Amino acid sequence: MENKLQLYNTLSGQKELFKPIADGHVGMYVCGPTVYSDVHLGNCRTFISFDMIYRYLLHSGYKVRYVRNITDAGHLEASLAGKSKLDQLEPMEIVQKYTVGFHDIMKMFNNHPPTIEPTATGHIIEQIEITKNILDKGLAYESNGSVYFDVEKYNQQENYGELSGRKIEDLISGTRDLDGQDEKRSPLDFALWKKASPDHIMRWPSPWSSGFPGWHLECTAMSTKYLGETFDIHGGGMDLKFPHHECEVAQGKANNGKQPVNYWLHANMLTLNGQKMSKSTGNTILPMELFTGDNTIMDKAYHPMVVRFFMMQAHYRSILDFSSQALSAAEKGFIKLMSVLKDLDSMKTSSNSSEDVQAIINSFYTAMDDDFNTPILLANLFEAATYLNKVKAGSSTISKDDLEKLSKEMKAFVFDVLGLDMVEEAGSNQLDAAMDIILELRMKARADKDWGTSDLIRDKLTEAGIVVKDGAEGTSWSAN
RNA sequence: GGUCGGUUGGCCGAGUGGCUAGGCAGAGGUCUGCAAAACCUCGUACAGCGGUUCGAAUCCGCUACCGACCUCCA
Repeated sequence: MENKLQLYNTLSGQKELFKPIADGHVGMYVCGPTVYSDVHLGNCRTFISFDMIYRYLLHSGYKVRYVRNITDAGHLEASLAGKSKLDQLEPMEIVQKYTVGFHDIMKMFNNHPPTIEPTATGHIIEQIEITKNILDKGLAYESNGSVYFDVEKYNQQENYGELSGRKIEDLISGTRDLDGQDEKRSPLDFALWKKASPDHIMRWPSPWSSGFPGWHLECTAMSTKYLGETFDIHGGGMDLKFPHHECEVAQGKANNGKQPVNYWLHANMLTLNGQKMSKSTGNTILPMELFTGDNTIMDKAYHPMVVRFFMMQAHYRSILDFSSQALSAAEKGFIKLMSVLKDLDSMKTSSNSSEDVQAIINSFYTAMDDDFNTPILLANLFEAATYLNKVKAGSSTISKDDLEKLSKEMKAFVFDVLGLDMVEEAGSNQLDAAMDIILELRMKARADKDWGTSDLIRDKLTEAGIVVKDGAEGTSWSAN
């Protein structure tokens, strides 16, 4: 397999050539959502980014095991307890509700499901086993029924902070006073197992107490179980880099003495009004609010595919700001690209091509091999689109072979890699038939130079959301 | 306060030590009965101040502003 893919590894702070552990196979773990409330659009960006990455790995010929967890009630006892009393719901009912909702949204965004989607609550035993093992290694200690990871002791033999670039001295000096610190030897220590207070609904028996696993342990347990002690790619949102992923590195090394992940990838934040989208601050918009237009931020409703296209126009490691203006610009670009793709099958061919088609195709791969540079890919796709429009207009030519090649690659990159899809209008056979009749009548009127009738038909259709275009090969129409 | 990142033309958003990003919007033109679409042409953008260099928006330093993380968070 050709190996040209460069990706930016947070661990090294630079782009590296991607070399999987097992030739032709990739193990990838992505931190999934917490399912105690609706996923907001910012969460979705991360999952869409890694869906694109997953898709390009597949397109590159890799066999990928893609694990993305569901963080269910395991870590959320306290908040779930309060909320479930309020809603009169069982914790697992809340989890179920939001898991289903999450899947629905992911499907609308045309995300592939991961190949394994494990839940934290389904891996309590594995988490207890890792906790035991880290205790045995002397890198954790029990305190009042809870077990904490001993960061300072770990740091004597390893480097706590290697992923996020933090120094343990800075972390200690910058620590704030928080509740419940008295059980810990150091404020940096984090829980592997937490003793449940009496009002916690969900709890599991363990050698130390009736309680629940610590905040960072589930990902270590599930990634190790399904991908091995060291695996290729770990992804997640930038905000998880510290402390969550740092703790995963520490836990993994403490547990089996190996660097758990070769390539750490971090997707950047989606902002709204220049601030990070966040549940706690209320600076969010829900996907459904965006799709239906039922919100105060956007001027109209936007299709999930337009939103996805908008996100693909920015690099996954860049902060992207969400606004009505930016989105409506993206919508027009999306429609333009899609209309060229629709024309591909009816393109006129010549004996030779006026452009170097292979070079155009190569540019798609070069863009994506450079740390999944989707904005460059899209720029190159638009260059291809302009070329094809020239062919359509008769000012450029393309050979039959080249058209087949280009068509195949453009469709592959737009549909398979970027994960975009044609927005199918709610058209029906009846509508098609009716439009055929209407356009035939209009054609007669135009033949008779009865412009009044012809324009009346077109204007009324435009009002009804159907755009009529008179081209060289006849009249076409499209509905919004 | 500590650590890290950003500041690109009207808007969004890539990239690079010297050579067109791309999309949207705008101006003019071609085509068209008109329109739409498409095509052609048009903007001399890179926060500010210094420095390195034959040459910097791209490298270095300082300043200003913005953001992320440091606490659950994609």
